[in-house]
Amino acid sequence: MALTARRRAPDPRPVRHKLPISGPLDLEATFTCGQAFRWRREPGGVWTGIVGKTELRVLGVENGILGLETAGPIDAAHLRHYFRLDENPEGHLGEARELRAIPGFVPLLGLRLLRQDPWETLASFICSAAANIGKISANVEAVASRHGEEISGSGRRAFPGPLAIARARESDLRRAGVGFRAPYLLGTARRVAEDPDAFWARLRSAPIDEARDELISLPGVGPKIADCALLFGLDRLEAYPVDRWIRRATRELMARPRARDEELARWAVRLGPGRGYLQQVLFHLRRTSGPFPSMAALRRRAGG
DNA sequence: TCCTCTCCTTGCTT
DNA sequence: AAAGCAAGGAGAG
Repeated sequence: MALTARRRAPDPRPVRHKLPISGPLDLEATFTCGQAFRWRREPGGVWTGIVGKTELRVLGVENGILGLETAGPIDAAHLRHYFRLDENPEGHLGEARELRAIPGFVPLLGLRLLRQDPWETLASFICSAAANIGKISANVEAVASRHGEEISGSGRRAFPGPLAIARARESDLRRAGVGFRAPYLLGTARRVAEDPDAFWARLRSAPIDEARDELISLPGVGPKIADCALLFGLDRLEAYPVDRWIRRATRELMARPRARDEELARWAVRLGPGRGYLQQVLFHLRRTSGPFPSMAALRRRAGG
């Protein structure tokens, strides 16, 4: 029994998917904007990523069809859900039509907010403190390669669950390059691992403020990382994470250079229930281009 | 209670 | 080559 169980099964044949997309899809922006940390571009232009216990290969977008292949246990419905293929991002613009007047904004509506695993999202963003996207990616990859499960047919590993990280030593995590965030990641893993299902179920059913407070009670999790977990991992598009870029961007839009974070969040409510989605577009745009005009100037520019 | 400041790893950039 | 910098948070004062 042990012998047959130990023998590795032959790699399943990859399954090709061709999935229709509602609205635009910009793979580059989606994978490099800093929401997810396990996507890589291969020399041929194919994007490879680890989602759950599977490796995905995204071949490209053609005539509104997303082409990808995977040998893992993931079906078309799951893929549509992950890439949010049935939602046109334009729908999240809501009342905030003025944003379209920001140079470069409209093309970035092809940025898809991915529906990611909440634990992987929380753990990844704990690693984001005083780091950059490249370093976060390296840390997440290293933690996975040390503590994650094998993926058949892939050289990479799945991101480890809270229990697997809870059983690690702080020194292991430090060796993965996590640095001073190691005790935070370990402490949060131990709290979540007590009863992960109940923990996430509680957060999903709670009002957003309560869910946010519970996340903030975890070590290494403050307002910003809590909002990232809510937005990227728990599908709460009202969460508006304020990091140093969004702080700048929102202050510029408000035309109030000294506004505090609490005021930014309150102001952002006017961007509508999809403001978290817009936050990601604004974040990416502000990072890759210059300062924003004020909202008042945008309104004039739009001819309103 | 609410600021403000410093420290915390690491590695790449200037 | 030393300093700056990067999707922050915790603790002190």
